Amino acid sequence: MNFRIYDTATREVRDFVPLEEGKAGLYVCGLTVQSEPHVGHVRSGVNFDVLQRWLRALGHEVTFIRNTTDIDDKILAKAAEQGRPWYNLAYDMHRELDRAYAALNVAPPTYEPAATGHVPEMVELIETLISRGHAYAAEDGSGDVYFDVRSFPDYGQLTRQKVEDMEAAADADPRGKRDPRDFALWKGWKSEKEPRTASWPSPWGRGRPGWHIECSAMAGKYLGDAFDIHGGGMDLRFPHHENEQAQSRAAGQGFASYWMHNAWITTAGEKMSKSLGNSLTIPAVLSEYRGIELRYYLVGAHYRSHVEFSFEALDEAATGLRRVESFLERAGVTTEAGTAELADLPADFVAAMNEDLGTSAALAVLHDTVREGNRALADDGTAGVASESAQSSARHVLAMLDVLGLHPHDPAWATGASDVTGRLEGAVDGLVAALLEQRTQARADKDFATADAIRDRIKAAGIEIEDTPAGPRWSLGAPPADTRGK
RNA sequence: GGUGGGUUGGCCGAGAGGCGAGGCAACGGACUGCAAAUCCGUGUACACGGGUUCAAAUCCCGUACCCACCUCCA
Repeated sequence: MNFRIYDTATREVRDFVPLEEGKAGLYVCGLTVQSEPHVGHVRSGVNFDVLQRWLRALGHEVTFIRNTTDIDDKILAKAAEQGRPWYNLAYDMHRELDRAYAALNVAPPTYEPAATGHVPEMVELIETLISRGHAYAAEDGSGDVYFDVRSFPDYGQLTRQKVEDMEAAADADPRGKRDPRDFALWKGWKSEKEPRTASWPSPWGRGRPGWHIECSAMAGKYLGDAFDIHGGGMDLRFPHHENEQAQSRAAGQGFASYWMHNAWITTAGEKMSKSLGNSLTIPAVLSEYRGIELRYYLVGAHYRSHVEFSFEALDEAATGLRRVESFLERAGVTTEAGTAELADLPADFVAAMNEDLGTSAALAVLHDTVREGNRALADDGTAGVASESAQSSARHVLAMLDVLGLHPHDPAWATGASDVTGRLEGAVDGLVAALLEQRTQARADKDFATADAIRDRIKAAGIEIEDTPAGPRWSLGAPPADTRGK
């Protein structure tokens, strides 16, 4: 069975056929680094990370390019507001984003080009567009260069819109434009309003690139004239992706074969916006939840479905994940992250993933396998040793988790955890062990009042106790509900 | 005005003509000193009104409500 993906351009699920057998070229629009990343931003990162991992699992050699936009109007405006250099803000937020990705086990791409590092490539592309009659320098002396929408008959093809129905682009003073829908490829430097550091030399004078041209230039540079998949968030379809495609194709390139767009995370029914409250920034959420829990929550919904974010739902997801983790612990099996192979995965799981990354259905297979394993474990009696059947289930579970970037022993989850965390765990383990010894003695003496009092005290400290055939086990309980997300 | 998406059980969340995805919660049973964990069992959900069909959550027509994009956006 083939891997099939929903292509936004054709609005249908199609077999994935790479341009070159065994290879996959993937370009994803990353973020404009202008503020702390929130849950919505990171959803895109996680979704395309799953895509990338799945392509690899299927045996493709993946070249994954994800850009960052480190110069634009908002960055300049925010930096000015905060009284610091724009490049400092961008760099700072970029590091914040890297931390967020790392905390969610989003693997780094093959390369992460930044717009400011590719100005010559953009200038080259703009020159090509001008020479082919698809772009022109504004005649008002502003130093702007525009893409000539009317010169490219396919404009609007990606989002099925007619040029006549579109509203005018507001990205520059319309006086220099031939058509109000023309969009900026290059923005002349406004010396009185913008810092000189935010301008680069060009044949049209100092200036900076328009928003869309960077992706055309960088995708072309790193993936070639034609490549397989282009991804990004739903809101980028228009104008960003429409314009990218227009630029690249007008320049004679084939560009992307497939377009994939991830849906939104909303809060209180509204799109999460950078201007909204910041309780949902990644650092804030990770102060209450483990990265693996947030990732599991995000993977649980199909990438094209809207998700209404709530801490209640995140709690549920965390509980569900703990069920899986608890099974693995009791089965006593572990594997190394990143070693899963297609052969280790249940056929139903593979089928689910092959159908446009059906992660929800894939998790259903995961849970079915966990139940099988638990059943085997329950049948294993009191010997305390997991049977071959239970171990086999555990290996399947680990392989599935691995492919989804949810392997519990992936060193990535240790990101941010210092040595102190490990030492603290050891210390807690020692203290709890001492208390548990007392409790075990009390139980042996049939002094259940004392035994239960000890258990209650441990529980009050946020630690759950389970009695197993092999003796008591402790684990950290869920965070108290009344403190979350504040 | 143009383009696209959505409404599924107490909750989250898949599915897209025919055996009730899965999770969380709840209830009953097993296990346990009691719990916890685990296992077994318990649900006749698909916004509304029509229609097509042997069969509709799924297709068609209509209605209501919600959301996104239309040049800042993951």
